[in-house]
Amino acid sequence: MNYTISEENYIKAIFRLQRAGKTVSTNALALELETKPASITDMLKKLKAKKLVLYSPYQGCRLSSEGSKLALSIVRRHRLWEYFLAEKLQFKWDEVHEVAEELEHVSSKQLIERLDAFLGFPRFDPHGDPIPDSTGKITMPELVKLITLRPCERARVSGLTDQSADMLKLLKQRKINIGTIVTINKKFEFDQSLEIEIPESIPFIISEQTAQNILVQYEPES
Amino acid sequence: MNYTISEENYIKAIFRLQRAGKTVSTNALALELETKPASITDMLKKLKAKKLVLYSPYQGCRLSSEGSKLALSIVRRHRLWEYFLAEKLQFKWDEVHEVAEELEHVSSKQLIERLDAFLGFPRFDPHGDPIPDSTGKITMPELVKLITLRPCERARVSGLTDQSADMLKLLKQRKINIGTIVTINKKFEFDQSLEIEIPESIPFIISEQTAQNILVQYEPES
DNA sequence: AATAATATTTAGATTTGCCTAAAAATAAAA
DNA sequence: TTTTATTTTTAGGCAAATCTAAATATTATT
Repeated sequence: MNYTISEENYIKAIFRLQRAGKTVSTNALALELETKPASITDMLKKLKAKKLVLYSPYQGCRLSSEGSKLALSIVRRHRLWEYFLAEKLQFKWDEVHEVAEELEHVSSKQLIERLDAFLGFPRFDPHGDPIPDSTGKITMPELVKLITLRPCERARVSGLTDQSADMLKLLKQRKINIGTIVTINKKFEFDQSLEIEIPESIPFIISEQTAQNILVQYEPES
Repeated sequence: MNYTISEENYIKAIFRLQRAGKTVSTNALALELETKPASITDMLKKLKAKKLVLYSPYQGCRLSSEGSKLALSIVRRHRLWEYFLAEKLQFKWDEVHEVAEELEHVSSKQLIERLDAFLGFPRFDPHGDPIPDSTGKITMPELVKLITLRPCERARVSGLTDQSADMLKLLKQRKINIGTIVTINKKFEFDQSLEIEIPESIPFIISEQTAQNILVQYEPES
């Protein structure tokens, strides 16, 4: 029932990197945790033995349902502390993360439940990320149409209003997927088209109709 | 500048056991930290190398001035968190210690200074123990005459108003020293004499005059 | 499909903090 | 002041979490 700080950090990292269906690679984890792949392999074996992750050699890993539960409870602690630091101790939104990284490993359940109540059961942390409740449920952030964003804003693609084959084909060609982070470069008032940018490719234009169809959620600055 | 949780716990334990002039024995530390004497020896060598303690084999140890500074800052963190837990999160006074043991190792200076301000710079924790300020200074708890205590109360002997040879001889005979914990058993209204008790001896009576002369400070329940 | 490049795992060490068992020093008792 | 008892230290090991270097799988390229 009680895990080391290191174990918790691995679980958190896997949670962060894990995208629907896909497995998390050893290398990606090593990068995320600023450690060597060999160390990752060692720890994955241990976490597998503790039934927190699904893992088979060379196949990467995923959180088990128990692992996900743990991840959510760590995220909960982290974000509640971030909220506390920003709201009660006047920390700036970009100073809270580092301190919360330490506070999140204090494991008393009673502490977290009472802190939550003291803070008035907040649902989003200072970065706008949702805070899981005590059962692990999270309030999904509001989905908005991509067309409503303004230049310089960033958002994560989260859904589509029209899932026709033509639409999917278009998105596939542009390499836009669920989870892709999109940055708005310019908005052309003439036809409401947008110049957008996605990681590892050059900016391109999408039409108003397309931008009407893509649902996104705001992404905090990084 | 940054110490492990284990190192901090050793420093705290030495601080707790250290009495003026005297050295802290390896065995006493092993008992306090619920570990084996051999482990203590190992760690004392490391703490000596880091100049936190004065130590020579078979002679016990003491905190260096740097060690004392660290100890005070750990005590400060611990007591501020205890105050927070009791005052803001409605923890009972006897529930705060365990959680504070974990929180005290979160090392951000900024966190502690802001927490202190948020709490209104409290000077005593929920057990009545003084909270060192950011420079390590502590407000001494008020000294009161032993005669003012009531049955069942406990206090630590902290000073004398009259330091005549006769008085000192009397106290020596009764084995009452600075630091001795005294419990009041009964108060005889007739002559204001007190039946008191000190550790490892049977209860005895002291006169009103004597009790007028002994200065004590309240001791939190244990 | 064979080869080159990349990703992952194994093997063997290291550090931290702890342990047990035996040796050495100190303190207490005869 | 010997002898006995107690305290402390040394020596050698163990588990956790990490590392480097070498071996092995997998993936990509020709």
